[in-house]
Amino acid sequence: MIDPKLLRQSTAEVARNLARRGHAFDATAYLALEERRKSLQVDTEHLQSERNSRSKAIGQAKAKGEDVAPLLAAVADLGDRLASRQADLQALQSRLRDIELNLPNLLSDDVPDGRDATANVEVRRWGEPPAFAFEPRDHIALGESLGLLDFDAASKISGARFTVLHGALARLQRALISFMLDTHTDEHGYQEAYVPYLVHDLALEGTGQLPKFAADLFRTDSGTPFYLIPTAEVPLTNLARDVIFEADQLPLRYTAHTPCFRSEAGSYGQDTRGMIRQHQFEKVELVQVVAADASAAALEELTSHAEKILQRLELPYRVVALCAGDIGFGAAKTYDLEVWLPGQERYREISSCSNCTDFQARRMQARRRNPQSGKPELIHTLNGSGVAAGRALIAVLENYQQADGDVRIPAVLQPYMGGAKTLQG
RNA sequence: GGAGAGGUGGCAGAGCGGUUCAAUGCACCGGUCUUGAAAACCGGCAAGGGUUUAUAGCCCUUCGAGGGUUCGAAUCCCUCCCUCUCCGCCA
Repeated sequence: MIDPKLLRQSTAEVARNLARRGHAFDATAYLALEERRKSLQVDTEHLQSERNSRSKAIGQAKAKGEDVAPLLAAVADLGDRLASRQADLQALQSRLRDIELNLPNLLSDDVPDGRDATANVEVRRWGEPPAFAFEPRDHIALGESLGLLDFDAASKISGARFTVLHGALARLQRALISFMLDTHTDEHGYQEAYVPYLVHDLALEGTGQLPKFAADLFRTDSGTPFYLIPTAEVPLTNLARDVIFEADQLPLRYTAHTPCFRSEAGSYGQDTRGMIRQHQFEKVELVQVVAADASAAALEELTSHAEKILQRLELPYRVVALCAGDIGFGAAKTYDLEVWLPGQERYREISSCSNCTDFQARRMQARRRNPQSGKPELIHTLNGSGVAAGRALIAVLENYQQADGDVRIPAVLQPYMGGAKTLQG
């Protein structure tokens, strides 16, 4: 959520920032509502104050044994007047909040202009796409010919956009996850967490998936509905909900492996083949909770932590700064990591690292105590995949394939694979 | 799933319709005293929102959540949530 004070005081500026994303914000309509809210709220609180003081006087008069009938008469219509004002105010406030909850975060000044992914800016590359002496195959052909990847079985059980992994390939995914978690906890200072995969709507509102993106989520139809997490960012970031941290408790760094569930509504026809875009996939997530003035540096650092995984796996990748039109709802600035996929002969997203500034913190009242003023102030939250395990699995298959159809196992994963050097072992 | 108990400020804990615009204690912060510390004493000590140049004042809201009764609700009524104990079931 954007600071409502900023929204009403610097409306034009905010609108200009949002316009960079292609988001049209009707500043005039908003300000009109806001003006009514102001007078209505001042009015309502006035009446509340009057009711309080009159009720108090009645109490005091009663204690002295005086006749309170005239006092009661004087206050007779106050309740009704107050109730109607309060109802109007509440309706207006919920309209304003609805608008505010549907506004994306303000973009950081250094986000490049552009309407879509084609305008994203490559920041750097690492590694060289491997040169094959044969025609490289994609992960589908590789996995199926090895007998380790089974889309038919998955569709029998659950339909499209699911995968069954067998044997060494299932283990390879587990190896990737363990390797990532170990690296982040042992070397990057993250604390591993195990978190719920089913969450309340409040948690999703806190990170920004709700109310706007309900269609992307799976919801249970149990009594009080749960949502399946679309990313571990949701439970991890919500660890800071309603907390006032002491300055020395920050930064907080959490990592977790979880499955992620996405309805992929609206992506029909995209990546329907293979395991690029699934309803269920595994991911290792990184989340940081930091003081406001530390978030810009933290984004660079968090991104480097995700990069480190690809470097250790010796997978060629590039870092891309997302442009204004391609950046996510809650992010002020985002770097995507794109890994080279020989089967597609292109770089594909494998990690997305974002600085959400105070956007999520405001929604979930995540604060720290300012050591100078002693006052609570909003913290900043960051998240990034470190990295998506399913896509890392694809990248390993395609980049490590050999002429005979076998797949070598990256050196850092071999200890997790019982020492095996190839997928066939 | 069954039965019971309970949810009050950082913690403990009182209050059960107006004298509590939440007592008291602990913790914490400042001060006095002291060579220093402790003790003792004095003072301070929630969050959100509104108004405002203001993190100054003033006002509103918040005693698990939501609704209701009332001039007035932490206190009465209804619904829900959560925690704990015992029983049952279960990885």
